[in-house]
Amino acid sequence: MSNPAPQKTAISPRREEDFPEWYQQVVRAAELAEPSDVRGCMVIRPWGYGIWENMQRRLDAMFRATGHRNAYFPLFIPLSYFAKEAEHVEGFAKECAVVTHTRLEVDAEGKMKPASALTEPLVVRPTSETIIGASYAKWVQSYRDLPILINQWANVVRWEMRPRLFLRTTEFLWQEGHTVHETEAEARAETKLILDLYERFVRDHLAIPVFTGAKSESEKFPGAVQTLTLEAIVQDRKAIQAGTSHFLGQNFSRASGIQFQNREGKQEFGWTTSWGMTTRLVGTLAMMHGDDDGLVLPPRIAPTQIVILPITPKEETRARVLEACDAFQLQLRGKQFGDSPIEVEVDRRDLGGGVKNWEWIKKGVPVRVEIGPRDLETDSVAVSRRDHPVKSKESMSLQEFAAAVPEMLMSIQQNLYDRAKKFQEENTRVIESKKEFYDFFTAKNADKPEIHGGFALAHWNGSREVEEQIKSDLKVTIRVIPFGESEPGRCIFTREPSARRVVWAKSY
RNA sequence: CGGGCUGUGGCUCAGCUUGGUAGAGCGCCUGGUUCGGGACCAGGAGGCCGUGGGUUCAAAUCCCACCAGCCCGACCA
Repeated sequence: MSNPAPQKTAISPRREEDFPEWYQQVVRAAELAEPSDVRGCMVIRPWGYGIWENMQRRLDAMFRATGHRNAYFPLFIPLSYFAKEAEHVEGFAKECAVVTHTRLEVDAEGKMKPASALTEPLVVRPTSETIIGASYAKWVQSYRDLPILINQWANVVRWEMRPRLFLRTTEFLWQEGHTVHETEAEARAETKLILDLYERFVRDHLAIPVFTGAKSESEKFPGAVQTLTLEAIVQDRKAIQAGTSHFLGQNFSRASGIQFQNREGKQEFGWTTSWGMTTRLVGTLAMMHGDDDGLVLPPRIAPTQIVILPITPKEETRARVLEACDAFQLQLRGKQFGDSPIEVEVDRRDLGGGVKNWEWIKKGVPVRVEIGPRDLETDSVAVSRRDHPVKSKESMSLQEFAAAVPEMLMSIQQNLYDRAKKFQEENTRVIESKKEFYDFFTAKNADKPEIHGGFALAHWNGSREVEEQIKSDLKVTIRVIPFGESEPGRCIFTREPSARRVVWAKSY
């Protein structure tokens, strides 16, 4: 961007040149977020937060529709609560932020110092199973109190070593659902219900196709019996987890004392689940649909679906053009896209040239509409779709466009999904031998690896040793063990029998 | 947390080897010319050179420590 020479694309480097750098540039250029002065933490800017708000709105409606209700639990978790579930603490110990003091006092050198140590340190929640479990233990007495179906929208802190905007930050936003059920079957059904809900959400709103299924033992959530996952493939052919849903068995209810008297009059531990989606999805969206000119947003999740750009070359026509833009905005606002009114914005900023146009391209707004003096005479507009080449625009009559808008947005939404689906299919390969597997995941240029690999469907003997070997050799892991039928075969690494193919990939 | 690289106006960076207290491009402000397009011309604002210490008559430049960022590794949503 500092390069004074003319550029073909709005973002440099281009994706194939340096994908991680491209991603960072897109996040900046689209004004999604920026690093803050606090290590590992980011400032989410209005455009990025608007996307998150839309995700929240959609998900929240889906949770409500399936009987879940929102609540809020404390940010701080007493260390002793947190330590109750052994596997759980172990899994999160290294990334916990811990509050040990209250009060600040000025010391001899004039510096502020924490003054009074807490009797019991407080863990800043990396997730809330234990603190919520403490409440559930009080609320649950009888099978008649079940199920408990609660969701919380919150921030969490995981002290990560290598932060990247949206993908991995020390603090992030998410929703975490926590439920308690009377039976194992019911809890397992809940876990699956949420997975399906998530899959619908990312498919219908984010235009993201995923593989769904279970995590292997070594990849599952600390403390869970089973973790279900949604795995998407982004444009550098790495996998990214779009959400998880955990069946926790009785592990956490045992740890927190969530007990109830069952229908036979016996004390029994509740069967719990937890599930979450995070602001990481905003980054996923960028890596999934973005191009070399910036972000490309699916209309259903874009904070603004249509931006009207007034073209005001001459002072004397300026007022009339702006007036026409406002009128058109009003007209479009009355229209529905799916179940919501269309969001339309007129960019009246007094900026010259095509600066405004490029800003909106980089932000990925689905449709740009230009209205200038010449259009006024013919009652027409010049329309550009973000899923089409940036230079292309189509002239159509005002009324024609107004009538076609919902369909056009739908078509963009569908186009983005189709593209992503095609990309997923093209980069998912059935692999039959160890050599083929290693070739698939080895870059030709070792010094500066080109984009390579993808999703590999291969047979596996089910052992952790094989997983570890592959991980240390290639940084490739089992992303998901898909549901459904799969023909049996032989593990491509050991030749031992294998019940099904699993999905392997490098991942975020 | 280990290894490597980097830290100079809002952004990208030059200057540092051979110490003498700052430059460019972009952005920003003003005026003008343009105008279906990230334009052009002229003028202007803006920097305790990451922080702290040291060496020196003198430090962006040399030395030490710390902090932060990026890339690679271990970990993770």
